[in-house]
Amino acid sequence: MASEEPYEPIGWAVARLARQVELALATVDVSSAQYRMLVQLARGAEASTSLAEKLAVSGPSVTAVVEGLVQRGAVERSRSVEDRRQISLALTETGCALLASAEDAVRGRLQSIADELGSEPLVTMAVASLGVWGEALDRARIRRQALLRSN
Amino acid sequence: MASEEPYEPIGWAVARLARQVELALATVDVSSAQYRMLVQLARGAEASTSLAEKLAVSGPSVTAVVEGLVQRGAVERSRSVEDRRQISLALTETGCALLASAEDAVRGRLQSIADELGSEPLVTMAVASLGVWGEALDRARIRRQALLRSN
DNA sequence: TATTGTTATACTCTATAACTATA
DNA sequence: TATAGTTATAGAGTATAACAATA
Repeated sequence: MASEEPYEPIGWAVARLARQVELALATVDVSSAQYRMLVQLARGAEASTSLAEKLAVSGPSVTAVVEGLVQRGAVERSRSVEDRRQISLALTETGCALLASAEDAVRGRLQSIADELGSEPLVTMAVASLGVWGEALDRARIRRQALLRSN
Repeated sequence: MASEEPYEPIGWAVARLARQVELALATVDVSSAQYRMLVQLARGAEASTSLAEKLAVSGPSVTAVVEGLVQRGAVERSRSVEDRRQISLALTETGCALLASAEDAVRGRLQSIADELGSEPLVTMAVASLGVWGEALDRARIRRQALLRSN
């Protein structure tokens, strides 16, 4: 499929796709880091440490990204009553709406790129493959987490 | 495929994959932006404006990223003789070696994530789909460029 | 005048190290 | 002591606006 290409690195498509996602998100004034945080929080409220592990970033990074979202009214902080060190982070209604518009922007951009493939089955396969990669990422994270705990 | 998932945004996998690529690249001290630049330059020397268009970033971003690579000896600048405003940017041997090690790191990480899928045909499909997306990105960029020129 | 590339400047994301509060 | 989260600080990528050199 890529036999006539001079160079076909496996990460090339990922790196460029990520840039396109970044550009799409910029149209609704959301960064990639904010987008990842919004999606994760949409799956349920969580504490900072847990988010850092799931998003594969440092604790201070979580603080910085969350702070921006809190100031926009997209995320709410609330101290846990059992363990007063923990702070639960949750999406607000504003945050849900922001995520929805971000998702629209990303979906539109990725779909229009995929549509360039012309062949409808190929387009469907390409879009579906992202779901497959998502599944692989979930499993890889779970395995990583298990390894950490066994050490 | 994702029917039991509470939320399955299309850009979610791209955003997380990009973070994994970023982490893989960090092991060889290369940033995502540097990686994109190295791959593009591996396909042939180019001028700054052309790179900015192909990588979908601003002119000053190209300058900044190239500057880091020049200081590492990975890229060489040379003024064009015909049009003395233009500066040709080319990969050095050091740059080729750096790209090769970056590519190894990314390939290893993505392969180990894909391997979590278990089923060999599924793994092969997932990896191949990245090539398909690469093709779609190429076509989308060409169309975008054509639109700009017709305006 | 238009184009090529850089400089000036500012903002965000990222990390590590050090700190506070709580357990 | 150990853990959760933040603050302090620094480095990189990104952008826009303004500039220099060349066409």
